Amino acid sequence: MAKELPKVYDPKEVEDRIYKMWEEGGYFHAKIDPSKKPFTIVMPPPNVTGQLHMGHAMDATLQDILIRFKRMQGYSALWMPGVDHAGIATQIKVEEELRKEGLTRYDLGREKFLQKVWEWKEKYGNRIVQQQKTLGSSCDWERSRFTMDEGCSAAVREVFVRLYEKGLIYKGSRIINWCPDCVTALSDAEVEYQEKPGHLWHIKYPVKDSDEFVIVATTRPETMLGDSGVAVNPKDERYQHLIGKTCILPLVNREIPIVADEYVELEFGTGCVKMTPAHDPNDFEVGLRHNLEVIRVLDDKGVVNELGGKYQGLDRKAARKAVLADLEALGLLVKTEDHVHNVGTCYRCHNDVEPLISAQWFVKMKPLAEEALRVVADGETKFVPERFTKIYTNWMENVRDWCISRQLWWGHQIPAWTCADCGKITVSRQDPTECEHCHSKSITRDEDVLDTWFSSALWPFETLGWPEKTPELDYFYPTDVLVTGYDIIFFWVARMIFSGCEHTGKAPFHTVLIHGLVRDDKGRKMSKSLGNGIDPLEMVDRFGADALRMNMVTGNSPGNDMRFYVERCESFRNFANKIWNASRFVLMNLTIDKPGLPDVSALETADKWILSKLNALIGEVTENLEKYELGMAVQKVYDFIWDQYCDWYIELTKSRLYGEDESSKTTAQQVLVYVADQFLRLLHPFMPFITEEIWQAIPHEGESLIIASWPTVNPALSFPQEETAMEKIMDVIRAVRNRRAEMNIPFSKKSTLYLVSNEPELYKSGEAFITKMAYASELVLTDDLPENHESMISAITPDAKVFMPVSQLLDIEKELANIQKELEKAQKDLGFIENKLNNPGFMAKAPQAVVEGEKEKAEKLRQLISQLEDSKARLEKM
RNA sequence: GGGCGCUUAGCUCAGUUGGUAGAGCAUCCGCUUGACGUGCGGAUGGUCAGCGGUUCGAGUCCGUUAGCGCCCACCA
Repeated sequence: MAKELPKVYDPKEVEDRIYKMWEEGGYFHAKIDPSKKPFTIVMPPPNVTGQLHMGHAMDATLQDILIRFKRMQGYSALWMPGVDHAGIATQIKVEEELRKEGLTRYDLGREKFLQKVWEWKEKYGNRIVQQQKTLGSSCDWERSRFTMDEGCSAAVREVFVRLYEKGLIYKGSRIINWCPDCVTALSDAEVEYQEKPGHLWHIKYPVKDSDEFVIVATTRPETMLGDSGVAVNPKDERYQHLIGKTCILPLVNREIPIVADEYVELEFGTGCVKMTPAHDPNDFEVGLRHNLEVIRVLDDKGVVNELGGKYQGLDRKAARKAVLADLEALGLLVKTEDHVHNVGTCYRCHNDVEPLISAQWFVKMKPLAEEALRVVADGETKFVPERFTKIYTNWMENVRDWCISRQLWWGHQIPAWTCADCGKITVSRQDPTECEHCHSKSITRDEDVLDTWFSSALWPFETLGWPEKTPELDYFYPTDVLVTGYDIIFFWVARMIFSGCEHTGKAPFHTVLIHGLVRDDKGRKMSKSLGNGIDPLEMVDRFGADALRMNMVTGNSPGNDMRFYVERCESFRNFANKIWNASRFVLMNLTIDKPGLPDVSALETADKWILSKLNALIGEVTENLEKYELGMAVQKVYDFIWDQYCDWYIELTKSRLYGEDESSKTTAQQVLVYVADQFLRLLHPFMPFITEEIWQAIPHEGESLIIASWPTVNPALSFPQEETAMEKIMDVIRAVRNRRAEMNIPFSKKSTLYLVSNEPELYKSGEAFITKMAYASELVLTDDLPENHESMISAITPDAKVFMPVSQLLDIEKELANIQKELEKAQKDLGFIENKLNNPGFMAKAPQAVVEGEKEKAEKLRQLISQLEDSKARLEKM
């Protein structure tokens, strides 16, 4: 049944076909099956408008590996996919589209605008799903969800109402982070701080009824329009006499009090701080303590409002210039210092965030944080790598109330109605028709929508049907592993944990697997503005999805950033091609059509060796995967396939496959197929496409590799003795090859090999291999040195000496130098070990096995040295 | 100010219970070896950032210093 496969593996030809086959087979769909254990991963939902980038590729690869592994292990493995409505991002995108037509969202009005966004969502929402499929992601697409679908919306509403009723959601006027460009409030997590060079301006405020001044220092002079006080430290001797007096706010001519507050640092600046309670969180706190007026002078777009007097209408930058110019003209600007400070910027648009007072909705975090901290402290939820536990804990312990309202249109509108008559708020699961307090009909719904992360926080259970008690929720929840980058631990992971605890009474997953960021080859973050992003789809196109996946999971350690090298994709493409050709070889020489091993008695040394190696591999890879050491797991499979199976086992079978012994031939074929079948299974989670394609081509049982069972260690196929024997034979082959390579002897020059050892029967069993792979014209096994061995080239292993009579090709000086080098190395090594053995401490305290091992090593080295010395002496005579 | 990570071969990085260091790429030598030149066989290359400690023994554990990077807090 020899099959003809092309010489080069072509992923393009294979991947779409295989993916379709999986989809049509329904293998991605996880059924509720009481006879199986569930294993669940919820996918971090990408933005509806998003394009697949390397971060997604990383996420998807890790999750797919775990899901495929568990599916093969017999779990009902659910990978729950979906997309996120991504409030700001999506709204901005649609607004940009509108702008091309010269329109704003206000021109359309809320209803029409939302209609537009939904159209946009229908148009582009599926794009990223298609892109994910090219990576081979085995998601249960039938269950795919959208954060604004009916179910999720119901869950969001339920959660909002519950938290409100428990007093954990409230509306209040607080200093929040406001982005004047996105025109919305942001949560603390959405602010990114950047060190920026700025200035510290020193401004004179005249003290009322006095010739004195106080000098305040500020980095944001325009906010002085909203100043309602000046604060000094109560212990500051310089200003004791001014406490309780008032000063005249320049430009505005408002009388503002001078108050004493511990908040002010004595050493920084002048020791006097202008107080702008409406535009600074600290000033707001101080203001509360001293009853300072709250005067908000910037509007939602960052433009000075009517309280800013003559500066009204200027945006914040222009206002700063104007204020400084006027102060200068009045001689009130006494000093301008360079000053580097941290400026909060919007994570979306990267413009400076303006802290300002605003009425917003908040989630009271302290009570929710308690359980979220406990489940992690008690190990019910573990972070991998472990170090992220501390980051999470630290954040959760210091968490402040979460500002959840956004002044957007695209999102879950807050289910709160304010009464025009009594002014009270009605929050309800059903849209109310009247105020629940005074029954007035004049109620209006809050315009704001919820932070996108408010719905994402419910993702692990809302996607399974919560708040309904669905069978899915019962079976698949809590989920198992959550995979994501460290950059969204606060945004998402933390919020899912407290939400899961609060609403379902259970932590939403037992493991959080954190990965790092994918950077470019210079270590820079991939970004649109830098134009240094590498498109995963292009990599799939050029090298195949399997190669890209391998790149994602190797070459870095968990939780650390990785640099993306295109060359690495290339090397994994080569690996794919290597496996392809190995299987091509197997298929070309195949006369059997059923899988299965022969009786153990039929197995030869080489067979037992590879089977034994395979057994060890299965154990290690499984263990690595259970511990989320994906990179290590796949490295071992890679090495096994390339170094053991291809470089050795295939070569070892050739003489049998081309030989006359039919039984040996069949055995070799059976083992070749068996081992291939097993390593294809081990590799499948990592390189799903090529493994499936090959598996379908070789004799196999079952309909698809994706649902084939995961290999398990089989003690009956462990052969330590044959493993050792084979290694000894391989040592001889390597030694001869090394020696020949050192002397540049071409393969075509064959020679008689005299092999001297005290286990001639062992080497006899490997005669065919040694002859072929060590380029022998003839192999002579002896237990005594051959005649004229002095004139031969020697290759030495710990257990054997090989002599080759090719003196005519020998460069004696080069050979002597080689031997001298080896001798020195051996002597150095021996010295090291002898030191150990002469060390009474070592002899007394090291475990017996280690001591024995060292003694053996020393003995081997002594033998090697004496052999080398012999060779040296011989050569010197020549 | 607090915390974390990194520093290992020319480059990028592995190295999980402490037992004289590995991979990929690059470099050099050789090879039309009946699967594969996207290949085969070899080779070169490392005082594992510095210092101190624990230990019979440290890349691996502890302390400390330096450089780089990140996160959190934020003195206007």
